[in-house]
Amino acid sequence: MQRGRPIDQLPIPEPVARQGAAAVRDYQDQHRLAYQSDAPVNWCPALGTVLANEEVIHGKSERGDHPVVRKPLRQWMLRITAYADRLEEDLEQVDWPEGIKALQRNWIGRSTGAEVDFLVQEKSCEARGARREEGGEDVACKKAGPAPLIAGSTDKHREECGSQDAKVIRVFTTRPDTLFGATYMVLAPEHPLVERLTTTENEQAVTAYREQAAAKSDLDRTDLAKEKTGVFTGSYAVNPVNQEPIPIWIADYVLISYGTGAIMAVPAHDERDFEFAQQYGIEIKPVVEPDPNATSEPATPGPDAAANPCGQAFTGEGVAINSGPFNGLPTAQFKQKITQWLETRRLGCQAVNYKLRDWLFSRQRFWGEPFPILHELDAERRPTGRVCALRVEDLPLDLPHLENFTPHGRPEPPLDSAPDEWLYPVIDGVTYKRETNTMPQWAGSCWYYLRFLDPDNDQALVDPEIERAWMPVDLYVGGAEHAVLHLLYARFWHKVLYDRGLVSTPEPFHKLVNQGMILGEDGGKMSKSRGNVVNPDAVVAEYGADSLRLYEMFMGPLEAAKPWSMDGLNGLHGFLHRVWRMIMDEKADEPKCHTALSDASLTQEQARVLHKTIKAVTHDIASLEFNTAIARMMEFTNFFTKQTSRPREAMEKFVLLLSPYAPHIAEELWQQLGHTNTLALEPWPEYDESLIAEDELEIPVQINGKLRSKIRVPAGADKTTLEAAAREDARIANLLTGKQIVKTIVVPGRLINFVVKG
RNA sequence: GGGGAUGUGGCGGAAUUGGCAGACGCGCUGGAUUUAGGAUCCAGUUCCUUCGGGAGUGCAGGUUCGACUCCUGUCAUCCCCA
Repeated sequence: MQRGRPIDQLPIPEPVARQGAAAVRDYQDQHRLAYQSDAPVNWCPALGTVLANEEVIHGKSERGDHPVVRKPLRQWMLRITAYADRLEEDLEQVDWPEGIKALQRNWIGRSTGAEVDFLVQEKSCEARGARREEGGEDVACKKAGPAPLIAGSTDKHREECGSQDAKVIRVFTTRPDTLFGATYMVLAPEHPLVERLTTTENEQAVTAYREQAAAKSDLDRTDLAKEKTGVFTGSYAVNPVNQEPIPIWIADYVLISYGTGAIMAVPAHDERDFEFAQQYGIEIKPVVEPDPNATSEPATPGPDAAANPCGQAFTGEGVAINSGPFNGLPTAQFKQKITQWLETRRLGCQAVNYKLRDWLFSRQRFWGEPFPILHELDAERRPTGRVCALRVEDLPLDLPHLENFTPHGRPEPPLDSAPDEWLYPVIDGVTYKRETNTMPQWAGSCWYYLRFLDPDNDQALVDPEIERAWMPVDLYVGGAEHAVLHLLYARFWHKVLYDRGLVSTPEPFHKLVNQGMILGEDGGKMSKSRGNVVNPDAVVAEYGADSLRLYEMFMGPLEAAKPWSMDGLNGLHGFLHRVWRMIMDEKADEPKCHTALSDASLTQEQARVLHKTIKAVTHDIASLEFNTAIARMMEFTNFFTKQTSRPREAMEKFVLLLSPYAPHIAEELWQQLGHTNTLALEPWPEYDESLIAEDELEIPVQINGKLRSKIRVPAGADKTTLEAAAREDARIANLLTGKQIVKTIVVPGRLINFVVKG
């Protein structure tokens, strides 16, 4: 299937086409990658903007930790959910830390199960049905509308079942096998059907509860809240499998933003439902018992869970009971069977649900890319509802000059006060108003890595040839805090560009490494409130950029969180001084090389040290083990500082090794060594393995695994030679006398171990 | 509650992936040099010790000639997600 195509190339299904142009436009709108929505959004008054789900942590803004409230506002959304499956599947193609992959999978939150329609008992929905008008329906419609560009059974089911009406409550469940145990239903307080389902005598309680719920954050409403609350609407639904009437409640532990905003509650097999049912005295009917034949679950012996209703919910898989004709079926089979059963009766279907929501893409800030979008106005300057994109020849669209663009805490974007000549362009005699929302900070980071390849290109995003040559990004070093923000957004955009043939790879970043956080000297996160912040500018001013850079790489493994230490920094600063003194004569008045520098060729030992260092640093830089690479260079410096003759060849190669770690001092030393060109253009030093080999080795000798002596042997000594040499060692010979040698382990080049008895 | 990560000297950390635990750096101790040292150089620095040795990589077991490394259990800390 072709994906990511322009909207006018979207195939229109025959039934939609038959309904006329308006229906076609609706259908297209439901499939657009970018669309407007009036759903409640995360409004942050302190930041004066709305935020994406990913930017809200525990009900506070990710930036600045300000309160966030739910508020209905017209906003632009990007349909990232259309890419949910591919964003999950393609994680297999990239070399990323498992933790980050897990975070993304988790955030996408794919779960498979079934959608089931519960009919509302007739007299229930007549209760207030007449009072109900069409308003508010659009939210549900958009949510329930078919996901674009993905053809799934869900869509088919939805088309067959038609849009939601007052007689049907649709739920999503991952456990359709527990349908017989559904003893009540719960709608999210915001669910559009609530008003129609509430009977007159319950109206007051429901209204009060809805107001109360609106004030709570999602976090307060879910698992952290130990006490479950809810109110009965007065209406009943019919359980499709056994025709039993079940009460319909509203409760804030059900979120409108997940699934269909309604659940069937199975208290015997879901912890939250169980708690709720206990609280309100609702029937708890077990329909699954642990498989008695299952050997894999010795930890939970059946009786307590199987015989509940008063113990706790049994959430595991098992065998069906109390489920009519399905009794005895194992959970997995039951799920399949019941889903088929529902499908043939048009009561439900297999469905996939995601935790991932579409990406709220507009912000009410000045500093953000403006949307290249125009809203058509009529003669009275009222919006006609027609929205179109800026013509390609009118791009790029720049921000206008504004005297005052600071956030004012109201939802009107600052661009609303832009000068008329910017705000109301006239094109072909028609007046438009520009979109005044701006893009979020993430927009730029979704494609900068592509633009950086070809930044001066004024004809295209990036030259295709250049793109093919460089992409994907081989190594991306960044913080884990971007796991479900930048790294998910950028992958999404990249896939859209890939689908349109604008980039050549489905994934943008091949290898990802998360550098660890530098903690304060007290071992805690650096923060102003803790007063443990180290300002790199001050460090650079006092110690220089080389020292800072070198120290950060020396502190420990790249991925690990490490506490800052001023003493440690000072140590690396000292190392750079020692490097300088190894090569330069510090006592001289004019900069001049150390008198120990010579044009002599390297001694065997010097050559061994040099080539060992080249080998180690080369290896460690490739595996990003900078700390050990620096340790090896320190050993080199310690060795050569003691040499009265320091061949220039060794010094020059060393400076090249040092240059990626301390580029400034390395460049300076390179010139002091007599070069006029930058060392950046020099080839990386190569090592000669044959020069590294020692000709004599020190081998540990153990008795019963304990180190007792060491012997010096020629490098290539074989087992027999080694064992003989070990036995000859005075100490070992002494310890072996009178003992029976049970076994002798000789690892050439490594060790000798005598296992003795007596 | 679920997921992930990490536990090694006074401190940051190293250990060729099962083979001399503590590389390298900091700090500390002693010495040299110096008018001076928060500079430089040299030596020492895991702990205990009756100076023979003994113990030791969060804790308890296990596998192995041999375990920081592998296995089982357990504790602790940190980070995500609920």
